[in-house]
Amino acid sequence: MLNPEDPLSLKLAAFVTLSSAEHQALARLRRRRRTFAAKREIILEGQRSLSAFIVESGWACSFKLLPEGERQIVDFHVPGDVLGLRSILLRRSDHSVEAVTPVKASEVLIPDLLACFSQAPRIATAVLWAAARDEATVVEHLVDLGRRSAEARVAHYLLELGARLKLVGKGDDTGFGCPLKQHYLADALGLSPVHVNRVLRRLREDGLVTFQNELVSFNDFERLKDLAGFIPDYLDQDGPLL
Amino acid sequence: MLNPEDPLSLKLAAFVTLSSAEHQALARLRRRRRTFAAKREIILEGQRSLSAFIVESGWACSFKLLPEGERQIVDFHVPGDVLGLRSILLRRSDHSVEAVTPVKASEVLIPDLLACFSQAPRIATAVLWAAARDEATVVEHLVDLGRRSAEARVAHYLLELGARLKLVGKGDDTGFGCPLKQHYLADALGLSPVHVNRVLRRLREDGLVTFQNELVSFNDFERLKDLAGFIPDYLDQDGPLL
DNA sequence: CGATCAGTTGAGAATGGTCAAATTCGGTGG
DNA sequence: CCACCGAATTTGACCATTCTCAACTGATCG
Repeated sequence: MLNPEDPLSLKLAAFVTLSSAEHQALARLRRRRRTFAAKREIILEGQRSLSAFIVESGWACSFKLLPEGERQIVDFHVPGDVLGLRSILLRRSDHSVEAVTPVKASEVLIPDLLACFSQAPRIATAVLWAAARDEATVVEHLVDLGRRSAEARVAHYLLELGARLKLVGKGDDTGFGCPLKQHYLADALGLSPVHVNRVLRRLREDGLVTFQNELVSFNDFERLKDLAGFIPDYLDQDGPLL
Repeated sequence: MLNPEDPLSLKLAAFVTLSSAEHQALARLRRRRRTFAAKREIILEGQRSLSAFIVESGWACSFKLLPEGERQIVDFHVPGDVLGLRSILLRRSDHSVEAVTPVKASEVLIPDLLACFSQAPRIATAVLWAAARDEATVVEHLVDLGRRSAEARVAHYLLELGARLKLVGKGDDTGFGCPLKQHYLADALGLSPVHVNRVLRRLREDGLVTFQNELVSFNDFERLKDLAGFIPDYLDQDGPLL
């Protein structure tokens, strides 16, 4: 039942063991496929939101723009992530989302999503659980920006991306595929692209991690975790809860 | 039915018009009163969470500690806020919460909370709405840390606190009561206490805002908003939705 | 073979941090 | 009432991290 063509089921399986009826309910949400070219907007800040999106393939990022044009990336989104949940309740999106790479996503009309949740409450719970974990990663990101030096910040962020991807089978302790350019990292970490470049060079020269050719390689996982103060409790998950 | 003794109902009233049965359901959640002295921990990071808390009076803050002892405050919590919702799903709290001033709070056992939600689904929706708004403020806070200068950061944060308190009737465009010490602001804004002090002095000398005697006074609201790039869309709420 | 975009490197400037020393202020005990 | 204590705030001097600007390299793609 589980296959990499259905990354959302794959992710939720960490939380609930889905019945075949539940698998079918999820499958019904995935009928309206859309594709977005790299750099295309998927959700616009301020937009009245009528649908959510399930990322099927590719990476996206959510961000806010400041009046003077700087941007702050709030999070990156990978296959299995659900976009636009918060704006269902707030009625309009408080941030924008754009495709980093070409993205395939399922567009889910809000009424269809709510119908799915009421027919299959365990799916609702599992999706809320995923949203809670996403929120925990945003909080950790906040700590990155507020209290970590540029080096620890970069190191911590790469470790966290790695840990998140590991959970969906797209990476391990040696590294992960990563389509991000340095300027995306800069916008996520509140640093200038130039400084990100210098920090990456230092981390590379110290034999800790390399960020090259769309590939992040952890060369000394332990020392890197140490430098970053990485304690991934907030991502831990001991297996299905329901 | 609405009275300042029940700040949660007051807040949720912005989202739903509560029936008297719903008021009673909420009242049943508020029977187990607890008090916390200033600086006492209310929730401990890593703690297996068995209950949530509704803040009845006083201010609290949620934060994370780094290995070297620095701390990053994630958010301040005022009467009407619900603490510990996320850890219901994650099973253990990913952050600590401590009382800033003496706090009175209602402890709500998770099963009681879930029972309330299933008996009164509109309350569940309204609480989720409040949680979504809290999350939006954390995101805005992330932007503060990532992309705003110290001055804009302090200005923006004070404006945001003011806007949040205005929504629950505890402030207006001229200012608000604020029990925070400068070092709390520093831990929230990722700045050193010394620098917070200097920035507050500059803002005061420029006639923009004063932060003294537990009182924040906006002396030039328009110019302050301009300096901060403050656009409070994410907090706007046009009246009851349900 | 330009053109463009990502990545690199250097030099100098700026923002914000650290350390240390007052000063103020609200209690508290005498 | 007054002296004293500790916590919070304020200020100065100096330092470090990170930014900005600018130039240059290298790859990719029509």
